[in-house]
Amino acid sequence: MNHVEFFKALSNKTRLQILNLLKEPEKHFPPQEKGAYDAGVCVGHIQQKVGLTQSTISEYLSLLQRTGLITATRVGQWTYYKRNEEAFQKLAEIIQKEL
Amino acid sequence: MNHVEFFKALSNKTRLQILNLLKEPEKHFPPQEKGAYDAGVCVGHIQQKVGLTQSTISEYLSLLQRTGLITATRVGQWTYYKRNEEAFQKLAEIIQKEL
DNA sequence: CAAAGATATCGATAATTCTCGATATGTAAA
DNA sequence: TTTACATATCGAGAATTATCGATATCTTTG
Repeated sequence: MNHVEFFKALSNKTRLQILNLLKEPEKHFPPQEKGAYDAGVCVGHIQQKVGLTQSTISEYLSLLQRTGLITATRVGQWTYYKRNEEAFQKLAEIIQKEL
Repeated sequence: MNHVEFFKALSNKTRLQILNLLKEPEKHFPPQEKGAYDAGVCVGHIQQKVGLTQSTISEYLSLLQRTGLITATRVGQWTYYKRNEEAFQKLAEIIQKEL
């Protein structure tokens, strides 16, 4: 992927907020069954927290996923999203070495 | 500064190209007097290399400077721009720790 | 299979960004 | 101080992005 796409994905207040919320799910979202956020957080919970429309949040999550910054796991009718820390690490390296 | 501004600055192919060109000035620009690029590269040389309008390049350089990613030094009628490596380092850290 | 809930996609409008040409400003040399 | 060059700023149109409401799709349950 072209680097520009990474930065475009990060060029939005709301998307940065989402990434930040996903950093510590226990801290920001209602508890899951079995208390584990292994698969991530579902769209609805993120939407409630952020406050924008469901469609906007869904699009943003999808965009972030396309860049690889988060991953999606469909479980039943829910899609759980969580951060892909490796991608952040890689991005930090890009900035240090390639930019 | 808000992190979004960093990423906005980097969300453009041309601006990334400029930053990249400034990484190794000797490699991309005509030699300076005394062969040193200490102060950076002047707007005109960058403009010729990139190919967009003078006004566009000037604006982009000014924008990048506002974010702190490059610095400007006026010498006579020339403004020399060069990378601020510290800012890139800091940005890499932001991605690792704060994002 | 019909209904309900969760998410995804579509179409539209407003806001922002990209890029340009024209012009203004700043600086050095004649 | 006039001229010429280098850079900066302004105003505008085209392209892209942000965000919404409406609707479509997918999944579970009755």
